Amino acid sequence: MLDSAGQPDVGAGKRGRPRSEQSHAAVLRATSELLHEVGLRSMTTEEIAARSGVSKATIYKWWPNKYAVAVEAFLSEMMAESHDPHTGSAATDLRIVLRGLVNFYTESNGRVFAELIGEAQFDPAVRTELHKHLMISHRDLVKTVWARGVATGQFRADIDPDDAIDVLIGPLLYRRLLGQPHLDGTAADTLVDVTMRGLSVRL
Amino acid sequence: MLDSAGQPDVGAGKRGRPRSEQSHAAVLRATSELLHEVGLRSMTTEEIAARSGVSKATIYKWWPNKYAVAVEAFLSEMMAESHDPHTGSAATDLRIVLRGLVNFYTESNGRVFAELIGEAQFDPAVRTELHKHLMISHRDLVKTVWARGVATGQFRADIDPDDAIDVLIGPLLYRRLLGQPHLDGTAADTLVDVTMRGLSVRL
Amino acid sequence: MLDSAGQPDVGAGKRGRPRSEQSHAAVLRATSELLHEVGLRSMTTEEIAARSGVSKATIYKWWPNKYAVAVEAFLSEMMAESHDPHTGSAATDLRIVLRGLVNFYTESNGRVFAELIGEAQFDPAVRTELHKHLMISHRDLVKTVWARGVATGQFRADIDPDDAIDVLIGPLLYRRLLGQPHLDGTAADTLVDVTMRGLSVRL
Amino acid sequence: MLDSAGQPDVGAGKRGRPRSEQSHAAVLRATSELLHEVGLRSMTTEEIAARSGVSKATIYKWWPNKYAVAVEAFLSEMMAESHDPHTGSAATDLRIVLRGLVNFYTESNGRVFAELIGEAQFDPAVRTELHKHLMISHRDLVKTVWARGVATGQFRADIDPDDAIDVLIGPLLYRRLLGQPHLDGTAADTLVDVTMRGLSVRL
DNA sequence: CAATAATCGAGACGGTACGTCTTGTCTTGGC
DNA sequence: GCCAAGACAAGACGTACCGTCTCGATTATTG
Repeated sequence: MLDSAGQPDVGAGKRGRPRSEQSHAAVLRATSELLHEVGLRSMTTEEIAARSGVSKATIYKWWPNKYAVAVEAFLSEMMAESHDPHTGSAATDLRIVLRGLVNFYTESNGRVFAELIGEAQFDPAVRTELHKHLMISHRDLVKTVWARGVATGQFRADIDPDDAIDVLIGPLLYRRLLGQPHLDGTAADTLVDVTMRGLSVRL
Repeated sequence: MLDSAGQPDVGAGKRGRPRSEQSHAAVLRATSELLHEVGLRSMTTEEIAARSGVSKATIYKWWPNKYAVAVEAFLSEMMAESHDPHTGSAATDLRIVLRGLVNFYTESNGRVFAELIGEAQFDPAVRTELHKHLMISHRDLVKTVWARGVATGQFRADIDPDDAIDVLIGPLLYRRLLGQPHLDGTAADTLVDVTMRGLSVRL
Repeated sequence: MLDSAGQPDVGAGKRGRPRSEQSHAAVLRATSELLHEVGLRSMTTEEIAARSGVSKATIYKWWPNKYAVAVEAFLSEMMAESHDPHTGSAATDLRIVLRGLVNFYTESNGRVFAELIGEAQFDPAVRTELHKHLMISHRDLVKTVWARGVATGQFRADIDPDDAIDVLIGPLLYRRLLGQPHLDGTAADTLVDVTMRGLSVRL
Repeated sequence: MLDSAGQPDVGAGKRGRPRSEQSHAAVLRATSELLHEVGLRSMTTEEIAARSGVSKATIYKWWPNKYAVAVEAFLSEMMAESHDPHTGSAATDLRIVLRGLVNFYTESNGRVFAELIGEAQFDPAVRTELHKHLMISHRDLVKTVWARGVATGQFRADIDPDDAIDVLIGPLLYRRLLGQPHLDGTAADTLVDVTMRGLSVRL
């Protein structure tokens, strides 16, 4: 018989009670709320359990600690990605895309994001996950626009795209994480502009 | 932090037993060791007390928590600052100075530094102290060289020096805190070079 | 015994798959082993399930908790009962029978037995089961011999047999459960002897 | 005024904050209450902490687990001991003293006592403590009366006092721990009477 | 030199989160 | 319908660290 759900899988039956997707989702939702309400550090596993109605044991069964839960919760909440604007001018596209990133860093999400980066300095797993699932998608977006600019001759072709991205995103993140003058849209535009033009006097 | 230079024998002296400079120093020394051995997070106040021979109560009398101790210990240990090289070429100077920063970020100190930045995402006091005593001195060094380059016509005069510094330091720190391809001297040189020349094709 | 391992195709009786006698036996066997290896308290339901290959759900379907399983496992293992010796002298018979009990209390089984009595102080069901299936058979054995001694005029006829048994068994069990000088065969003989003769000086 | 320096103390000064007798007492009091309200097994360390206002950490600092606390709480509450009645007749004294024990086993305390004995079957420390502090004082009381009876010629001189005590107390405790017909004063009197007279027919 | 005051080392304490463990129930799919 | 596998809720366990709080012992200034 066929399963109406049309599972494309191997069908080699999994035995035992399947993992409750409901619990899984409830944990992520509760964690997301707590991340915004009290922050990464003050959020406790106990509270996640209480609010989600999922037992602590179950949480620890699927995640090694609250930081892993936080990363997954944060990422799963961010499926609304900014997309490539395609205005015709690669420079304009770049500015729009980077503005999008700045918004992301700055919003309510931004605090959580900063805290996760903070935690990543202590926990390699957080660092890896964050990089793999978040930074890479951010970078890929910039990379696409960058490639277009190179193709149209607007951006320099002799630069490693990864380096280009580092010099574009780096200053923005630096301001976000350590800057005393806080990051906003205008500041971001200025920084991007400076980076595009370069610091040296043109010969 | 208070100005501790004016400590002894000022006329209207304080009554009671004076603060033990010996204890103060012992705490900082022990903290420094622990920072390198086990890291900021795993280091406990209790262990600082045990190792320094100073009681916990005394530590809490002079610092609000272990992070404050860590910041002071870290800063007090870093008196060996890189200085302005003055080679004649501002571009070369800049490269040398930034290499010095990268070394700092990368060394044994670098891990502690990264952890402190991580902690700063949760604790505003750490952020403030770090900025005030560390970032500013780093930035000032770059700023001096930058000003010289502007004066000699090598660097653009129409850029806010703070912005210039952000775009120079930002990518380096970004690589250090989040980069999967780790930061080293060569990578730093490349990034600085890209930043100096700019991303746009010059007309 | 019936061959219950045979195919369940008899048709008569209940619908559905019948209870697996094999599982039943496996649970008791595994429990018995665990009782001796780790003791009543440290033995877990999970471990019984794992070792017997019977699922926890099945165990809980047939027994209310691990203590009930333990009682049944313990009792089912003890079919090798001491029997009435019938030497001719009731006094000798009594001594032999009580020695048998002491051996039982003292052997490897003895620890499990003591733990079950311990558990009985918390769980009335354990107490009841233990009493019904174990203590009564022990007492019955003594009672038979006692009756013979009364009939032959060796033992006092004016004593309630149950009281007689209490004063005979009580001291032995007391030593087993709480005595610092541990119970052994010689000690048992002495206690029985004292009880038989009485504590008062004979008039 | 007294010279504070002239303390006639033990000298070896205790350093640090002294143990809080108040906390100690509060823990024992709360534990006592809980023992009577919910029993040994259902009582939790957490609840002791909550009710006494003493933190769990402090409890675990001074006792290895809740059973140790329970033993101490139980014992400390029982300083009101039954005393030697000294009526003139050793037999009467014995009966009174044993009645006292039976009352103890039977009262509200009795359930806790039985549970502690139950627990002692699993935990050697409980067994030792119970024996050392409770059983011995019980036995000593009986032993005193016994010695008097021997001296006055009422009780047999050729019996080891410890054996005598075992055969007197054993049956009572046996009834308490396992007897289906529960222990009461009359039953106790009967058992003692039987033990005193002995089971054998006197020649 | 005595009184006053603030400091110090030691370590007990309340609070709170941690991550683990066990119990007994529930949910799959296979037989 | 029975069962093995195994996920799940509930909640106690004992540990760890934090920051506060006694103690009694020092060590200065001040009268």
